[in-house]
Amino acid sequence: MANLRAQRKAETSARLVSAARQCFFEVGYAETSMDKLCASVGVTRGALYHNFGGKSGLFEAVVRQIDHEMGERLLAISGDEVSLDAFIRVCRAYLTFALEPEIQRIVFQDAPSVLGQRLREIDAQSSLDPLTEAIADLIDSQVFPNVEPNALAVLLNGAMIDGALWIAAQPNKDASLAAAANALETLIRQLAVGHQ
Amino acid sequence: MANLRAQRKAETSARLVSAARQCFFEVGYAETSMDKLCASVGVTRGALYHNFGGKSGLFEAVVRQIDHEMGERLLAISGDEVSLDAFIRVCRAYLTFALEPEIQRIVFQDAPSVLGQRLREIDAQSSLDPLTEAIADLIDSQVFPNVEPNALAVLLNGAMIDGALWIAAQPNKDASLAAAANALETLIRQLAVGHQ
DNA sequence: ATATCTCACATACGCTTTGTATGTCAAGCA
DNA sequence: TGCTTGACATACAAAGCGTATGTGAGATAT
Repeated sequence: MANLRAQRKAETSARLVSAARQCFFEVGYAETSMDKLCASVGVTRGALYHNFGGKSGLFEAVVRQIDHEMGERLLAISGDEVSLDAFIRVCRAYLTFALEPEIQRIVFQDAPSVLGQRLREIDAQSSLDPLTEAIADLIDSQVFPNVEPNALAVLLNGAMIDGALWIAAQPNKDASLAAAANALETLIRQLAVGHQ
Repeated sequence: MANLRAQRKAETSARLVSAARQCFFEVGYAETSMDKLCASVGVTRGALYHNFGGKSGLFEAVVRQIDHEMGERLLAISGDEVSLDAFIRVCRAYLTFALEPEIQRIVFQDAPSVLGQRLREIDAQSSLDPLTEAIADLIDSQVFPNVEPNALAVLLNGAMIDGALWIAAQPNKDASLAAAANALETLIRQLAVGHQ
């Protein structure tokens, strides 16, 4: 069946999300005008409210898209290996992803304010759950001491996010990245000491 | 000298900051109307723009006030002792402070979006600098391995902030706090292993 | 003491943005 | 082919922010 209507709808939705993603990144959530954004896509605000319910709904769609992409990228790197080295590889990759300006601006800077607690549910699947699972595996394998995997995952997640934001604010980003990555790796490797 | 004018100005500024702090906490930055806020204080928006330059200026003043208070509280706890136990006490206290709803909403949820990179400079003095100094002392004392103190401070700072936000979102907050505090303490104590 | 000046704040205005309520026309269905 | 539905467009109303300008009490100078 053709179902042209659903196809059209998906297209306009995708175009709105695409344009919004660019604007939210370049000028931020507050400074993005829905009127101008819709005009640039070739629709009116009626399409926006019909498809996403409002400005925050469109923003949430953008965040979900970015989170989904990051989840895929992390999944491609992690693989099935359960080892300290693999875990550190994933963390280092996550730190690198978090350095990307688009992710920083949209997901780390604006999303907490716009989406509130819902953000936690949204990016749980993409980043926090895989991290928790990897930690739980390492605890089971006696590599890590026996702590609550969820709690440790949250702590490491926050450390990497804030680390990435810090790096981005430093003048010498290469040196800062090296320092942060080194500190992070030390933090994680030390966790595994005394638990052979 | 009397200088009534300066005194009046300081009073209206303080009253604006006080009222704003309550509103920003209760309904958030975006939903706070400067018109209604100024009316509740008994002034017009003219006073706001004269004293703070705008909505974001008033918000920044509120953040500075909260940050300053938190810095004082942390300073009272830290003392001059350089030891792993003292460091853990401070971190635990920071985690507890970060659990307070007012701090979460204003400083952690809304401030990054409203103030952007400036937030980092603002709360550097209150929380990050003391943390960095404590870490540097512990590295000098061979308690911690030799990593960049700034980087490690940022990582731990982010871990504690995100940990506090996570706890606040959990149904069983007591258990979550215990789990996060335990994981954090393990993370820090393990750092000191093998560096007698 | 008085004239002048300054500054803390009020008033008034215009622009922008958001949300909603209603209209419309093509696509799907009977 | 007539009716219904849904994906938008149009029109409207309200609120908020920022700025430009006015004003009167307090500070200053002579």
